Amino acid sequence: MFDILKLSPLFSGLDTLEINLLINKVFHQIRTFSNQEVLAFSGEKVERAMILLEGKLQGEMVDFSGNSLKIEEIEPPQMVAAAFLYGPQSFFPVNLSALSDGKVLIFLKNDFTQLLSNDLRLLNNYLNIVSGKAQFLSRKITFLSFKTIREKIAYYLLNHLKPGTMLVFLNQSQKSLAEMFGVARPSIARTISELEDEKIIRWERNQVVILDLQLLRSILGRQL
Amino acid sequence: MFDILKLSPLFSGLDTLEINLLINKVFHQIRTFSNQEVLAFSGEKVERAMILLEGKLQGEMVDFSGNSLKIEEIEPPQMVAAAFLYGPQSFFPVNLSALSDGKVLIFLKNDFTQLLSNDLRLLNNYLNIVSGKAQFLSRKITFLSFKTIREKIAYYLLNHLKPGTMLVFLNQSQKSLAEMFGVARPSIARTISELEDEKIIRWERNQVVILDLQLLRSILGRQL
DNA sequence: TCCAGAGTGTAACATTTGTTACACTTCGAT
DNA sequence: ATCGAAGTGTAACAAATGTTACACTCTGGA
Repeated sequence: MFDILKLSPLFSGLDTLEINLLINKVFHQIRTFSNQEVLAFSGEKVERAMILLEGKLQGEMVDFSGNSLKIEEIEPPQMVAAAFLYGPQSFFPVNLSALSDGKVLIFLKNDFTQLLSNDLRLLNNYLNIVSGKAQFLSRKITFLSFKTIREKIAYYLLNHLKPGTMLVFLNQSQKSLAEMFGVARPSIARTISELEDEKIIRWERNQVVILDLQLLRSILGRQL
Repeated sequence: MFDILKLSPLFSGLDTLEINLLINKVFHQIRTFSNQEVLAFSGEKVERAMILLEGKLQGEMVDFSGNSLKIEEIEPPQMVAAAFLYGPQSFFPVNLSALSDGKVLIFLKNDFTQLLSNDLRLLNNYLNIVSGKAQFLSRKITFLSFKTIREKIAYYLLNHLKPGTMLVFLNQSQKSLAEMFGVARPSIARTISELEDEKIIRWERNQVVILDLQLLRSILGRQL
């Protein structure tokens, strides 16, 4: 476990022994979860710090019509809901559900606070995590503020372009993309068709080939 | 100045004398700005910590088509771009522009870091500010994820309902609302008309009267 | 008082997206 | 190898929103 934690942003810069010592100073537990399980509901109070050790989680907003907007996927050894543990409104902003079986390391809030105050490096790491989280959310807003599906796809592709190539690898289905974009799945497929007709991209199963980078960029108004 | 700072979230819990001592340990400066001035452009590196002392600022995203989405208005004595000073991507996510004349207190990043490490209370306050910021952004995403203008208006009104009354005071124009909602102004006006036709609200110049709270809530699917 | 500018109501029309339905493909498990 | 589930392409139609234009109202200052 400590080897995994060593790789986590929170314990970055500490060695296995130090991590071991720090963690054993406070109460902690390990909880397993299974695929599809909901670990927390939107609106629930955040009372525990959780670090994902194994498996995959996702945070998704479920609006009132039952539609969902996937905010992020969480993989080990990331913290869960880091930015919602402190601050004026410490409630889960999303439903937290499991995309596979897995394990999380859990601290109660008070124990976690003590952990942070025991080591300035941890505190500093945590500050960076929370800042990074805010920055992630900010980029999410940038993304959501694109009006058309065309723009969203262009932005997504340009941001995932494998450097030095004209390829974007897809590790999620169109359905999953549609959830992230907050749009209907056939609408994405239609826009992809249009982009293919215009010879701007070629969309294959697991990757996208950019045929005309200039045109793709021009969708976003010649920036980026 | 120290009296204003004492009220700020960052210096919360410290008295004027302590604030004075702390601040004078590090280099700092005061900068004035005038109405309409742009203090920082989106994408610019955040190298200074700024605390607004006087006046009003706004952060707005300008997308490539020239449309804008107003993210927030900042009033004294709040920090500016608090969540973007640290973390992996310390760039302004918005254009920062002045809505009036005013003054900001400025620290260089290194000096500010030193300030934080000199006093655990400051560090703790800062952590809360950044968390709060992430929470604010998260709520913004909730808002943007409403699909229809109807839902956005309903959500806005229910959140601004003056407690104990059926009134919502409007301190911004429909145009300004449209910018916040990220939609076209006539589209908002149309939806307002529809809600009035259905006797759900009465939209006057400076306030909105809720005529049927049940129906308004039902727009969001009987929650909230 | 009157005027200019900002804000508002509204209409016709264009564009984009959602909805639903169905056929086809891919891929893994049995 | 076959079956079935999940993913994909596509079409017709409905619904929501954007665009543009214009008339009207309010408000503050000359």
